[in-house]
Amino acid sequence: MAKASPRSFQPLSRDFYQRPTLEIALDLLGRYLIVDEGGKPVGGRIVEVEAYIGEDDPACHAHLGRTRRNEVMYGPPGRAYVYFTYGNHWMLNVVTEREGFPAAVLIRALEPSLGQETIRSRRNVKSERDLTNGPGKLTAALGINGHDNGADLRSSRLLITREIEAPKEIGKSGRVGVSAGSDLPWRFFDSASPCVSLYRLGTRASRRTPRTTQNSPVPGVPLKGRTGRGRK
DNA sequence: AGCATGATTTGCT
DNA sequence: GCAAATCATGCTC
Repeated sequence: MAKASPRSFQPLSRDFYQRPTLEIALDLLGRYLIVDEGGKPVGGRIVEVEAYIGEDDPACHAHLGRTRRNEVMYGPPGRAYVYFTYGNHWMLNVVTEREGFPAAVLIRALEPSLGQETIRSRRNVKSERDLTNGPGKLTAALGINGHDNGADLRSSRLLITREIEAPKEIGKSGRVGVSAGSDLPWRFFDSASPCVSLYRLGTRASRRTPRTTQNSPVPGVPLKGRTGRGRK
């Protein structure tokens, strides 16, 4: 995965994105998310994603219908849905399914493989794994923000490659930060990657040695309450 | 290692 | 106002 120019990377076809969201989520693991920064590729291998599917999904931004904020999700597949949250974080999603049906895959973590000097200059952390192991971290590292909202992943500075280094084992769990007590297991990650996000995984998952073997890193622990600022 | 907090947008109540 | 698909920091044990 050492290529000189972003031009040498092939974008995924439009048909790739016009499929069931869960299928796409799994198929995105191991591919490379790349930002073309004036001819230089900055990005990395996708190792963690979450699916948000339709107005019936209570955790999906579209669950209460179309608004100015979420309208990109209602548009054609293969575009970036980028939104701002928690006061200072941008989240990158890939729009899926047919036009008119709001669904997307949130990119939650990368292995920072390209343009690491640029990434490091934007991230004030020491260890490599902390550079892009969270949805807000990776947008900061890659310089992705609201200007990229609606960008076509086939004809803008943003790209996801056909090239894939598929994970050997895919872990599944409930989605992070989704407050419903019984959330759908729509978070997927490369079990062997050290760069999977560890945010709020409770007391059992150590930040130094992420759970790399089996499925859910949070077995039986409801992902409830306590999102955002700690209340009380 | 665990918990609280500040950053301060968007959209619903 | 409040909660949300969050993160870095700082305090406490």
